[in-house]
Amino acid sequence: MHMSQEYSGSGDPAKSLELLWGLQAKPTRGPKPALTVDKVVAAALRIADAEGLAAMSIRRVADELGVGAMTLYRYVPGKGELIDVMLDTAYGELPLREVPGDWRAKLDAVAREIREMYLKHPWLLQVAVSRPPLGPGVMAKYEHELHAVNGIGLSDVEMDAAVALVNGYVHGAVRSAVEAAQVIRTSGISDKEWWLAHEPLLDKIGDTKKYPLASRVGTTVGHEFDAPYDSDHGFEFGLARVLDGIATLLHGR
Amino acid sequence: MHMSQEYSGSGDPAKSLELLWGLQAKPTRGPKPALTVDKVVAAALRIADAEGLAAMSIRRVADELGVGAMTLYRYVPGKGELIDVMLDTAYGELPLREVPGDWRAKLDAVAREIREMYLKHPWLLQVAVSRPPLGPGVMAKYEHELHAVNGIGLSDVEMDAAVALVNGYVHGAVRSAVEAAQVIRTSGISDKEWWLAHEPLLDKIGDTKKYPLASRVGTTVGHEFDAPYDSDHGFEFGLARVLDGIATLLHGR
DNA sequence: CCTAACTGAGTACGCTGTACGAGGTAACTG
DNA sequence: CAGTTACCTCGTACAGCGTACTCAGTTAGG
Repeated sequence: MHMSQEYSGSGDPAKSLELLWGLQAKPTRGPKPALTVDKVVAAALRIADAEGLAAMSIRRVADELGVGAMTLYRYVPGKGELIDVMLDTAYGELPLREVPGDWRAKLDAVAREIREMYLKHPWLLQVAVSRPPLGPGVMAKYEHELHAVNGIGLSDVEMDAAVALVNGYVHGAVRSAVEAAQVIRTSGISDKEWWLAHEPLLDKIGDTKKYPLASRVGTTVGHEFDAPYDSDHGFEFGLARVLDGIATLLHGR
Repeated sequence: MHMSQEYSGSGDPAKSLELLWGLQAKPTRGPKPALTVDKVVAAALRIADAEGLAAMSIRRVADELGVGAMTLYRYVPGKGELIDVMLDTAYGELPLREVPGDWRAKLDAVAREIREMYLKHPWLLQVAVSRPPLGPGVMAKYEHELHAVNGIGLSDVEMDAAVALVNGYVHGAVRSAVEAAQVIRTSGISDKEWWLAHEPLLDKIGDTKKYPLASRVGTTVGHEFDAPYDSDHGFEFGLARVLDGIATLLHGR
C-alpha cells in the first residue's frame, strides 16, 4: 500500500502573497461578487478535511458553493494558489500557546501542537513546502517556533535547523500514523491481520533464513502492535530522541 | 511553492507480492509475450528517474516501449502495483555495505546509503509507504537496517522504532533538499534572490515588528544559505542529533 | 442614458487510469 | 490435420481532471 505524491504547480508565488495579505485592488464597477476568497477557501478546507486533498477538485469546490467551475477563477488564480492559501489558513489556526519552562518544554509543546494540526488537517501531510507561502499563518508559526529555541546558545542558522528538524520529525511521524490508519480504513485489514496473512507466504519464500532479523522483528511488531496505542508511543519515542539530540548539542558547549 | 501528494490506490497487495517474487503461473499456450515485467519496470524507472513520477503515466511507459497503452496491463495489474515493483526494485539496488564499528557507525552508514538512494531516485520521496510491498528489496533493506541496531540492548519494538526514526529523518531531510533544488530549477530563482525579492514586501507588511525572530533568522538564513553546501550541512546536523538521541537512550540503561 | 468594467458560466482541449471487446497467433487435443 | 482454447495486442470509450477561451448578463461612473 502506498501513497504517491505529485507536483502541483503553484502559479506565481507573488499572487499567493497578494491573496494571503489581501492586497488585491478592489473593483469599483460591475456587479457585486457572489463569493469571497474566504468562502472559497473555507469550502475547499471543508472538502479536504473530510475527503482528502484528492477529492478537492475545482469542480467539487464549485459544486459545494453552488456555482460553476470557472467562477472560482474569479477569486483564485488557480488550484496551486488555492492550496497555498489553505495551508496558510490551517497554520493560522494553531493555538501557539505560551508554555512555561525551558526550551525543551517549549519545543515539546510546539511538536504536539503541530501534531494536532496534522491530525486535524491530514491533507497538510500531502502538501510539501520547501518555500512556503509567507502568509500571516506561516509567519506566526515560524516566529512561535523560533521563540522556543531563542537565547539558548544557538546561532540563527542552527535555530532554523533545530526547528526544521522538529517539524520534519513530526511530519514524518504523523504521516506514518495517518497512512496506517487510512490503510486500515480503506482495506478493512488491521495490521495484525495483514502480518498474519503474509506470514505463510513469507515463510514459503524462505524469509526466516534469508532475513532472520526482519522476520523476527516484523513478526513481533505485527503481533504486539496496537495501532492507536503504539502510534502515540512511537511518536513519544521519536520526539524524545530528537529533543535528546538537541540537548546533547547544547550540553557540549 | 509546494508539492501536493495524492493517494494512489495500489490494487491487491497480493498481486504486488506475486509480481515481486515471480509467482505468476507461466502460460503454455498462445503467442510469446513481446515484453517482460522487468522491461516494463525498467522503462518506468527510466522515466520516473529522469522526469519525475508525474511524467510516469501508463501511456508514456507504453510509448517508451513502442507498444499500445493497454498492452502494459498484460504484465502489470495496474499503475499502483507497477509503483510497488518500482519501489522494491529501487530498494534492491542499495549497496547494503558491511561497515566495521559500533551501532552508530553502522546506522550512520545506513542513513547515508538511503540518502544516496533518494537522490538517485527522487520520485521515491513521493511514494509514501505505510505497509510497504514486502518484496526482496524491501526485506533486504529492512534486514540490513535491523542488523545495525541488533544486540545493543533494544527490544524488538524499539529496534523497529529506531530504524523507522532514521528512515523518517532521512526521508524528510532529503525531501527538503530535493524540493529546494527543484524549485530553483523550475523557477530559476535562487534562495537568496527569493528572500531578497520578498524582503521589501514583508517590510511593508510590518513583519519586523510582528515577527522579529522570523525576519531576523529568515534574513540570516536567506543571506548565508548556499543550497548545495548547506543542504549537506543541514543533513549532518539533523543526523547527528538523531543518533545522539538514540545514544542517550542507550546510555540511560 | 451610455459605456466601461466586471461577474458568471458553457464549451472545449488535452491529459489521466483503465474497462471492454475485437482480431490475430500459437499450442494443445481429438 | 482440424478444432478448440488460451493467450497477446491494441483501438475505442468513459469519467474525471485543470483551465483557456468566449460570450452573455449586470452594475456603477461619467
